[in-house]
Amino acid sequence: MARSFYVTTPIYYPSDKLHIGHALTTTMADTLARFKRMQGYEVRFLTGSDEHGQKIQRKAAAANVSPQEYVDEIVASFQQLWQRLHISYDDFIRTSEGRHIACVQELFRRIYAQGDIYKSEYAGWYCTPCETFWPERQLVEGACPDCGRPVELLKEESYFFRLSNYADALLAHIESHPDFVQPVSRRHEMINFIKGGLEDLCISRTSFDWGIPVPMDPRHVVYVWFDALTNYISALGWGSSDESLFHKFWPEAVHLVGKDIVRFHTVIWPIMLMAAGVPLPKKVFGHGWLLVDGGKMSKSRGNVVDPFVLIERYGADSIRYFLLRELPYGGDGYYSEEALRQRYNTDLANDLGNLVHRSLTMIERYREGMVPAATAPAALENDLQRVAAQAVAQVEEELERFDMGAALAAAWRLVDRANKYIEETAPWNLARQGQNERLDTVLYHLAEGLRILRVVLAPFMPGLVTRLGHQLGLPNPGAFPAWEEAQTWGVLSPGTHVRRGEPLFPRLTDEEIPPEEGSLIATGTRVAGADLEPSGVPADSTGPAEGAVGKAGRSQAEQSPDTPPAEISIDEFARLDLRVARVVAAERITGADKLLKLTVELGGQERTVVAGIARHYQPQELVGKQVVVVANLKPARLRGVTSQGMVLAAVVGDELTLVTPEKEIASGAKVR
RNA sequence: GGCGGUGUAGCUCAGUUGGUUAGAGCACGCGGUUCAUACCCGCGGUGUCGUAGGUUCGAAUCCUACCACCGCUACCA
Repeated sequence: MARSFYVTTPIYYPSDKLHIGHALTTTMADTLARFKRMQGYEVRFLTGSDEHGQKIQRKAAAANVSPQEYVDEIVASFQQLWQRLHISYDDFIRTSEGRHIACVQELFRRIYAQGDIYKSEYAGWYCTPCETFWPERQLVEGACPDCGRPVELLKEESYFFRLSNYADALLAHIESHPDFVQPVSRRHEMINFIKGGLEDLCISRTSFDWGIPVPMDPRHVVYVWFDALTNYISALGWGSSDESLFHKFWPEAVHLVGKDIVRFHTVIWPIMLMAAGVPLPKKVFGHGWLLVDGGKMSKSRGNVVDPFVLIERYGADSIRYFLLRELPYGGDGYYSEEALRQRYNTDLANDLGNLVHRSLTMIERYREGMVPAATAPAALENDLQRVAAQAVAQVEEELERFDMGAALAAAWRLVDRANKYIEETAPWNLARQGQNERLDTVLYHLAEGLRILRVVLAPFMPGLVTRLGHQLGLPNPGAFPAWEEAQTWGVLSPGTHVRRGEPLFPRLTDEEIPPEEGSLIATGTRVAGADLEPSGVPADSTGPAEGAVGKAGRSQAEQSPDTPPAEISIDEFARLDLRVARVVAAERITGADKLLKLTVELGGQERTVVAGIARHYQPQELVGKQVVVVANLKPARLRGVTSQGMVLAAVVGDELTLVTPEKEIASGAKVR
């Protein structure tokens, strides 16, 4: 009877593209899922999308499509990303699906029936023009964070969930189950939080309707977490006519989440389950973030890294390796393309790739590609076997505690040992001296070591399974191996015909370093399926100004301070149509904290230009100012607004100032 | 403010219940080797273990104070 294992990622919100931070959680989950499958577990791996909410409704309205159409398009891009990353999910739950809606309503009904949901009033700060409630801590100087206008304290009828009833039970559970919240630092925070007392949670809204109707009161839609968290059991058919998946996989569940949403998973979710009489999941694991430039990856910082570009550039296995290797257990990791390339070259190209290549080359050269039989194993061979067995055992151990980085480091001990083994045995000397038995033995041990590496690395880099399988001439190269195949030495049959092929990870040279901003997700572009907008985004400081100019300038300065950007000719410069324009109107753009929509007058005609300067200029102070715009820039949509050009600004770090003519001049004047 | 954490080689980090000359990887330097993707193997640190005190025969490891940085302190997914 196979043991079961259920692993989940958060369901992602389809209002924006995914970045590599999202890919991190999902890759971790995939690695665990594959590992458990290899061990013979019956595995269910769930990911999905959280599709409701006011934000989506707004964006859809701005794009003039229905919310469902809007999310369909973005969700398709999620799925495409997961496919490119070799994510082997068994199910993809969408909260707009009927099965989920029915489940949430059933759960709501049950908890309501037994008295833990009650109707009351939610008081919140409301921005009338934006039709949005804001939590107090999100207010910017007491005003709406979107539009800057004043907010008022309003009351709205809402359903509330009695978290307070379960605080003691939850605390007892967390304290008696040390594994429930991991790593321990998060566990302490949660214990502390609960001890501070729990307030009841507002779980419905009437101010928008893109959501799941409350069963007994359809004017309300179920709000946020109650809807989203339920995905973990709705996807198993809980409360439906077929609960077989639920019975098979629950509660052997592991929820992988980023550290920012640990609380929702360790407070709200368990209490929902308790209230419904459902057992709690085994574990919630909160991993750290992948930081960029020392800070969180975020759209407004303009440092969001696009996983599609990276996969295209380096391959899925390489990206997976980097993500899993770079994150310290429980802590944050640092992303930079330079770090990625470094990892790639040292670990993948030099150590692993080269090991494979040199080993197979020798088998081809000395034995016509046939793996010989090991007839004379000696001390060195025993040591290689011992290290292999140890590495396998340790990878397993680290994987069990979700330390992917340590697991990979353990696997690399075998890589290192094998490289050293070649040095120690010097097969080229054995060949020269005609020590054929010895040479046979060494070559067999090398091939066998590679065979084991293929198995051990399979959960992390699934693409390697087939590629290495081919090169090793395995009878069924694409078949995913069982974990136990790594635990036995001597499985590879002598006589197997290897095919050296191309290096698995070609070394990257410095000349090919791509511009870093090419991997950034263009900020402010409307998220539209998988087709990427060109990365240059007009008039958004987080795009060209901070993103391209600032970034490229900075990284070049670091590498070679004396190298300016490549020379251009006067003709190339002439392709820019730079003009003086006068700002005639300016307003904030709803839902964008850095963008202003400017109307400028340019030689008699008016245009709309979106500029990422809201942090630096108030709309009213811009009116009447003369600015310089790129007049022939291809239009782009930013937050639903079509921008016909971009405004030039000088940028250093967080400082920004508009470029403006030194004296008044007729608007439309050419800048050259 | 409250609670918790971190501060160890240029960089990223390990350092078990306090015990001889404080470690790994990367980067850097030298040597070796040639099967290999200018790769691999070996050798190389003078690190105030944040600062100042204290406990102890003995502390990076325990205690106190201070400094710096970080996390949590609820209804944005």
